[in-house]
Amino acid sequence: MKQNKKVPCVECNSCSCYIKLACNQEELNHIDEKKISSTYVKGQQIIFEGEVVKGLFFIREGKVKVVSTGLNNRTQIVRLAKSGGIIGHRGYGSQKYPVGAIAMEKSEICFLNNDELKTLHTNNSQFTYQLMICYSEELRKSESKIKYMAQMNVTEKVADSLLYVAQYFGVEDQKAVIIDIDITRQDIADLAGINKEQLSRVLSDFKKDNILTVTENKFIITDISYLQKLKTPFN
Amino acid sequence: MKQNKKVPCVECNSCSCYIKLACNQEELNHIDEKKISSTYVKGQQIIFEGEVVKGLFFIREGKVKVVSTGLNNRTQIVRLAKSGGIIGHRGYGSQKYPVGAIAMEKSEICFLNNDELKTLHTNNSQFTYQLMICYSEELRKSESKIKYMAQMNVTEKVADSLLYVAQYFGVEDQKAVIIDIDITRQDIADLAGINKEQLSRVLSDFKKDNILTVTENKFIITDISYLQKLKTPFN
DNA sequence: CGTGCTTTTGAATAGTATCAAGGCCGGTGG
DNA sequence: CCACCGGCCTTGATACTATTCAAAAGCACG
Repeated sequence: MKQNKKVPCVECNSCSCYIKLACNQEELNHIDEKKISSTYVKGQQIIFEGEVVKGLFFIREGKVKVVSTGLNNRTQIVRLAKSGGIIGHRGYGSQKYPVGAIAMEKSEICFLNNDELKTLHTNNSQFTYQLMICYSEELRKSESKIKYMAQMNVTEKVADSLLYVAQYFGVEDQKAVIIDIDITRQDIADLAGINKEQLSRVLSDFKKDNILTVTENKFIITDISYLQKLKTPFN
Repeated sequence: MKQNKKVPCVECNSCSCYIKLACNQEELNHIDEKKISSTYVKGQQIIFEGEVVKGLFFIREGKVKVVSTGLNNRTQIVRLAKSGGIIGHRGYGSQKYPVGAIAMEKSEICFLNNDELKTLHTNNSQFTYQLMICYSEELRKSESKIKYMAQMNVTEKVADSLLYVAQYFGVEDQKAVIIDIDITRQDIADLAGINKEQLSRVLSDFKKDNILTVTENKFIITDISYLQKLKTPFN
């Protein structure tokens, strides 16, 4: 991790940052003094699973995967995050971070320590409220995923995961969606909760049926509606 | 739902209620005026999936299952809750309740509407903070479950689910744990994310191995440590 | 003592994971 | 420049696990 020159919050172009949304000028100035900004390279660990909770990380720019190690040291990708997102908030009310976070490409991350956050929570109810709503949304997504994990077959899981990745890192290009990140099959498999061989088989099927193409190791989804239908066959 | 005589918050013996933990006397008095208390019988629906979010439910006394309907109308039990717990908070920041809630036995539930909650959130940062921490914990549990759902086999899922039920509704009796609720096999299967036949098979195995006994339709876990080992074979 | 319910068990089938081999591709060094 | 190496990806065969369907057993209730 390389500590770099801070970008003041006002100049930061992340419009979905909870700090920027909830804080006034005075608070922002104070945060600018206290925050630590760092640059992480691709593949670098931002948070280590089991590490002591020291504060909250804000993604100013970049792409991050949140991972969790399970049985037989199998990795599960819990979620993805990008600019404007926060990581490390799962640690709230706990001593240790339950999940790790890894940069998927060069990322700039701002950090606020527990004391600063506590001050914010006491003085700025809007900030806490925003964060709470954020949790609520993540909880909904997470529980929805539990349900689908238990009920979907492998093909549906892959469809779901591709759509998920597209939602975070996808760029629309006419009717297609280009997944704008260097992601391995293992990553997608870890997100879907299946193994890489199965993933490969399903991807081959999708390629055969012209649902997606892979050029220069970038996925391009050409038939989104097909995947969406797979995901929710009964709604 | 039968609206019944209100128990004032001060007289309520739920010591883990977020309202009681965060509010002062004046606020409690106000809440006593505004809250609606109702009694639900066993099997009665407290929240309907997809219903418009009107507020938050506090379990004063009772046992509740939170359910979600998925593919092929299969039911997934998202979590269990008991006295002191809250339900309906998944609706925060959303128009409709993403999950339903059903009383598993006679339950007394207090309800606060959105307007009252909003007032609390603005005036009482402690309340919002407590609620946020609650979300954080649920999110951790939820994500942990995603991981295990993807990685555990049927036997491990059953062990995990039995332990989960025991954690909420279990009463220790010497070395054994009695699961103090009338719960169907289908419910446990829906919690584990498997089908009832599989559950039955695993339960038979457990009975054979003296891990648990069933008397008068009540489960008694006689060898907790065995289930715990199954759940986390590598820690 | 049926009747309708849940639970249990069995057998056939479908689905998934694992193991193994080979292909593809970029990087390295002769 | 090209052969070789190691990484990731793909594919096939096989073993294993889970689901489904069907039937019988157990149980509460009138």
